[in-house]
Amino acid sequence: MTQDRTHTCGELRLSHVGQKVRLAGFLENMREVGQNFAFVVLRDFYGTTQIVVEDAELFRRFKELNKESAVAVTGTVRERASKNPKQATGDIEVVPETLEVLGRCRHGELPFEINRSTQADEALRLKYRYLDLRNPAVKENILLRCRVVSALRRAMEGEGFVEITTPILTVSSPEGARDYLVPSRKHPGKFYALPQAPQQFKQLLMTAGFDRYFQIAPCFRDEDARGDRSPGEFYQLDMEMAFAGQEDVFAVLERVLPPIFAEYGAYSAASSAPFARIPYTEAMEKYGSDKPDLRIDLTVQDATALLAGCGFGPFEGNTVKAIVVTDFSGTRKQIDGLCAEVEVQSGEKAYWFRYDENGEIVGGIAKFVQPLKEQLVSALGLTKGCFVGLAAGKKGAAQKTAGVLRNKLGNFCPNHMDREKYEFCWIVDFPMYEIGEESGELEFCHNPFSMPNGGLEVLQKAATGEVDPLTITAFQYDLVCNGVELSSGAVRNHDPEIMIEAFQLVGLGEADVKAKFPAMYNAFTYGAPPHAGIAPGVDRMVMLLAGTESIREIIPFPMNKNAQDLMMGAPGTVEQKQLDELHIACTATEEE
RNA sequence: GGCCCAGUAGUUCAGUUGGUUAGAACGCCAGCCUGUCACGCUGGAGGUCGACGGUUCGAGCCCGUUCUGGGUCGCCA
Repeated sequence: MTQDRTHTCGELRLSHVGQKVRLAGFLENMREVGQNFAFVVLRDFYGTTQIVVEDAELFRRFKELNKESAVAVTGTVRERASKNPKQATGDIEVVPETLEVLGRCRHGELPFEINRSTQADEALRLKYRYLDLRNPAVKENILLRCRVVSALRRAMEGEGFVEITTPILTVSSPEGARDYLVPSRKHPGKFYALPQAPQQFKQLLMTAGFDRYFQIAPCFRDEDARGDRSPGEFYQLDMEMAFAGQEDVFAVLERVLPPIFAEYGAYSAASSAPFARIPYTEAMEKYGSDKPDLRIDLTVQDATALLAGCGFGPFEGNTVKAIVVTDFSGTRKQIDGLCAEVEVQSGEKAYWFRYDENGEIVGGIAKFVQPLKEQLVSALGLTKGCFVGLAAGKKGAAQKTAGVLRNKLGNFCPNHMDREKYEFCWIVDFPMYEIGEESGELEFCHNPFSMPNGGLEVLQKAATGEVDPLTITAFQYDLVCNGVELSSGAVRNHDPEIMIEAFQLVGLGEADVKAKFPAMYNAFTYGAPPHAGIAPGVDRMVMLLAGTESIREIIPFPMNKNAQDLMMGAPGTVEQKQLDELHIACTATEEE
């Protein structure tokens, strides 16, 4: 007995008629249409093939098998009497002579029906992911990921980048997200950490003279999940270039990404180079977000001065932002629904009124703003039949709420959003410093590795009070596509003196730099090349390409939102002996 | 950690104002059907209504607590 197949289940055509073949696959379905007569659907990775059972003994043996059993069938290819144009192999069928059961499915009832698994409860799908993945639609997302990763590798190598793997067991990093820690057996009380990103290693590679590095890099962060953020681990297309600046990095991704999005994306249109470059402050002002969805043609306007004295409580003493939506056709109920969603997502209320077909201000907070009709019409550019959404609060909160409202309105109004395309943009000129909400003191806004715009000089001026540190921007940039933050990157600060100066502004000094980033600091004292890089998230990219709402759809074995692998049972308990070897005294399994 | 939503048959869901024996579809089992392809037809089995407590003559439904899952804010250099 051999298990070799002669063909796959997606392969046979009319040209194979008459051939003796051997197929293997999973028993997808059996349609009995009479005494000792049935159609069996056999499915493998490549497709499905119909087996027509006419023999009484084979009929009995097929019938006693549960669905999804793995079987092999030898038989003869025959032209179908009634063909199925919807099936790739729909012109033929196989008349079996032998049936071998290779792996019997012991379960008459499955946790869910394979071809409808996407509708099943997600926890169940994750627990039985190996069954979920038998669904061709589910499998296809994973295959898309394979193709995209392969295309990214080819493109990056084509750009002259070399792929270098960096350590998985490394040292805890003092900045950023929570680390996953790994206790050391040989060094009691000491820990490795899984890398949050290969950030320091790739900068050290630049210092070592590797000119163009990339890696499909696993990254680990112990932070809570979101719809577009898988907990625990994720992959980045991590890259770094020596003797290069911001525009060099932009140029590489502007060459690499659009063809891949055009070829593999659910939408055929992708913006071409150069992508729009939007300064951070402009993005916040115009779109209420540092990850604007440019498929939406709505923009945020400032209405603070206009509505300051209108008498509506929430506007008093606050910044007010307005979004004008022309040709608006939503019902009162739909508007209330939108506002409720905005409040859930932003934590702030949204307000509205309409400038109706008759040129009257109606609905929502109309009675407060009615007296200002003339000013509103001219200042906001109102046209008859338009809707005005409003957000109020402290400047940042009002912007953010307006940004959420803008997304909701865009998604609600087909005439203001062309969904079927990929719109990229760069967000540039991020502030270097901010006032921390908790500390009330100056902190790094994003990360301390970025080169400040103005270099050592601007930092020194900030130190003497000549320049407001909050006005210093960094060569730090985000790549955004359709409202999804794909990536953060920066021109790195490769100069030890500038590093120290940058740290001194937040109350740290040379000792702190040396203590926190000893390898990088030391390395840079040996002559480091200027370098810049970026790390687009592979999972988010594939998610955009697949057009899925949940990041779990494009991960082969995802964890749930609570960072559990329901299939493997991770995280799990371990033997006391293991703990002893790792010098871990307390198991602390009980919740407090 | 906060807030919101959900939890009823193997699965997806319905279940009216608190009132008789908790329903449907798919799946499963049995029977019929020789060209089906989401096959069709007939019948059947299948329920700790997430758990615990409370209100009530009576709870799937109301109240409290809790567990589980999802979303969101915090968080994610």
